[in-house]
Amino acid sequence: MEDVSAMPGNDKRERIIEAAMKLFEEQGYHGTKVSNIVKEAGMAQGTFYLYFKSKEDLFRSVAESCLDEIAMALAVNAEGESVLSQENTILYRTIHKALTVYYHNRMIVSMLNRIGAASPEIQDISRHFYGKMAALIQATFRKFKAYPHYTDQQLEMTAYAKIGMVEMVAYHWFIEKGAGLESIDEMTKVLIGVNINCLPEEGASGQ
Amino acid sequence: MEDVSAMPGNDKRERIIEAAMKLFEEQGYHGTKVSNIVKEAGMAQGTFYLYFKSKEDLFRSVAESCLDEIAMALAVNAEGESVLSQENTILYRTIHKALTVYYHNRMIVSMLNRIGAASPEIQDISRHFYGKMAALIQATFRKFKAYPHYTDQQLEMTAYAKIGMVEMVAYHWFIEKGAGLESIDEMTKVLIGVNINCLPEEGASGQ
Amino acid sequence: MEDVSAMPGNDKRERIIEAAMKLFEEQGYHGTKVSNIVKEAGMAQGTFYLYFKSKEDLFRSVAESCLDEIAMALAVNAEGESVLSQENTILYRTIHKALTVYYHNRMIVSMLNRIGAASPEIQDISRHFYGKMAALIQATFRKFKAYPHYTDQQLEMTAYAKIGMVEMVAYHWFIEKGAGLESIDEMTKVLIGVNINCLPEEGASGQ
Amino acid sequence: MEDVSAMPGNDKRERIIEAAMKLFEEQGYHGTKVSNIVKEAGMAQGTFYLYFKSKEDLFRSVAESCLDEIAMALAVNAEGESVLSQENTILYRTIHKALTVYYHNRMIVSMLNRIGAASPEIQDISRHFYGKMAALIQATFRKFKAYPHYTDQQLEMTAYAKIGMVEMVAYHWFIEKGAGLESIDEMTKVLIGVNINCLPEEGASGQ
DNA sequence: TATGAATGAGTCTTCATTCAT
DNA sequence: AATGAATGAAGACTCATTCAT
Repeated sequence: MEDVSAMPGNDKRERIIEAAMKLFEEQGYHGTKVSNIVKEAGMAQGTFYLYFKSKEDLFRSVAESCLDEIAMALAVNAEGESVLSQENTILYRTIHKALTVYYHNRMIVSMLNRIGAASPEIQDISRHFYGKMAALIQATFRKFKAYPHYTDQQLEMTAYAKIGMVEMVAYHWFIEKGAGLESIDEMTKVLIGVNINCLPEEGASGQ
Repeated sequence: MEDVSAMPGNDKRERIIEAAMKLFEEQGYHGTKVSNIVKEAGMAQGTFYLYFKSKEDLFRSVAESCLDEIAMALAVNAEGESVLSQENTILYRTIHKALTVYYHNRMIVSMLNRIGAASPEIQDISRHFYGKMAALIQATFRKFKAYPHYTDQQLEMTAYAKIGMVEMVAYHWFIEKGAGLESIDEMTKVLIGVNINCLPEEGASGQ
Repeated sequence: MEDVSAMPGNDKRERIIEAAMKLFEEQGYHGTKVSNIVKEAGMAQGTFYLYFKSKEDLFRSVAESCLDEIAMALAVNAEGESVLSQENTILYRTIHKALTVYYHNRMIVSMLNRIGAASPEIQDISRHFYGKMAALIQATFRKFKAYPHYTDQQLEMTAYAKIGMVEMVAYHWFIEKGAGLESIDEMTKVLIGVNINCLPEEGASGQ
Repeated sequence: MEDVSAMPGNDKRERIIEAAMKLFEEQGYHGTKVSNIVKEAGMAQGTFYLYFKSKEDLFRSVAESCLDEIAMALAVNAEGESVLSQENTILYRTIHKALTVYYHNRMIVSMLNRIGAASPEIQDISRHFYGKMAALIQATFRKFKAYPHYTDQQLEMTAYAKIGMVEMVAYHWFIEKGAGLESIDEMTKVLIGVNINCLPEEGASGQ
């Protein structure tokens, strides 16, 4: 009878999600009341429960689908060409992609870190996400034979280190400073150079 | 500042803080009820409010003093000898120290990131802490002329990247895997090598 | 009063009643939600309100018609032949009939007692039903000159006692133990003998 | 410091129970809101939960203790002298005692029948109570060799019949008509005679 | 007539905080 | 200083009922 975008329900569901993401980000998981979400979304309290079983269900459903998207986006990237025309190419591409994805999903990722993880009810989402990401990164390392002499544990640590690095910078620039996509190139370069460019003048260049 | 041990009620104050740190870590900020804290501390509910204005006040006071300690510990380290007997020495020492401090304060740091930060009421503590840490790290960089050609912004990004790197690894090993101090050496080495050792076998120059 | 089967929507009305009786019995009045009733009946929520003003209206209408039927069934019995071919005949017949009717209406009677009566909104139905039944029984007593020297109040008490006796046994056997029609003969005999057969062996005169 | 009746807490607990019994009786279990109970008891909503885990907990605790008392009271009676100076003596005593107990506990028993049993959450209390009572009565029958030739099932039926008889009469006189203890003698006599005195004039006496 | 999405008043329960003792 | 009973505001969730289509 009508086009899809006007389908009853789907529209409301979207509006709830949008409102929730906004409020979760601003006020945290516990700070956001269902009553605020529905007010923001312009509907009655009861309507919320037509689309979500509970407040936690809303969070889980938003977070999970979003994080899956992120993991997929990065996974696709890892499939890219394997020839290293130049040292650091994979690293560059991966970090760049990660930052871009983070940017586009900055709300949920920030939420996950700062809000989701805070609530024991929801911790499993965070744990699962990081596990998946770390595994993905390790796989990429192995595929391209990066860190050739590392043990599994060292590789795992490295993976988590990368995630932490990217996430912290992304959070502070995208969320707290409100930077946009235009900063990504510079961020990527810096993140690649983090441990490389650290030597004082005289011993500079490539380490 | 005062003879703490002689103050009659300070014992209680300490007991509250201890109980709170234990419970905050286990159950999160919102999951921890004042009633649980006082039960754990072995005193009456009303007693809590003789020592703290509110639950938030307790958290702030615990977090702030704790984070100041951390910052101080790291600052002292940065003051250490300036001669680089070997490339990466400052980096090594700093990261090692940071991990040690993190380990000893893993409760509060973890809380701050994963619990505290989730609550807008408390976000300023987190923001302030990271700002302080980043500034400290940047100062160290400048002092030792690391990253010589970097702009201020690049230096700041690098500082945040280091924090994120260390924190993420520390969280996953100390908190989630329950690792102890014995892991710190290995963690430090890996964290230093994050961007350096990544090259595939044939081109492995920098290790 | 009307040609029910030809009324287009009456089918739906019947389906609602059937579904409601099933669910009321299983889950009680408050435990049964309108949403469950319509799901069970296979129609939309709104349809319910085309046939019944409210949930209470549904219950009243179901209960009243059902109880009237019961009262009528028993009344007809009371009109039966007046010759007592044998002592206890009327009593036997009445109780037997009552149990049979109870069995066929066990859902609604049980509901009325144990579910309906719990809700003040519905108490009047119960009160009215018991009043009617008691009056009927008293009339029968008088007709057959049973309890010849009793005052009106004693007769009334006796009537209620009979009702309670029959109902309690019927409830426990038909509803809780799931007994069927085959138990009715035995139940009737026992109910007749309740106060008669109680004497110990040696003094057993009246059996 | 003070006499028991003024002990903090116990007083409040009592007040809650009193208020609850009054309201449960008037408005049913579902009709009675916790907010009404505390208003009636003159305290804040939160106070309720210092004394009872939930509304259901309140009902269970009131009902269980009350029903235990009843069962005990009747059990004690069953222990009485075993010599039957006269036919029907035990029966008379038992019914008389049952009615007295019922009268003193008329609120809770009525509640159990009309309210408690209506809520599936609470049905087990009712079932357990009736089971206990029936067992008790059967034991008494056996002890005094009443109904000598009955099978177990017939004895069980008889027990339930007695309960139903007593309860129904008690409910209608004590609760609905507001009769008092003065009616108990008459009620007892009638209840004993229910199946005995039914014969028409000419074939009367004790059969 | 039929639908089922939408409503919103109403319920139980929690918990940080207060206060009389 | 210490207690712990009392408070009451606030929140998540339910469900009978309505109404636009």
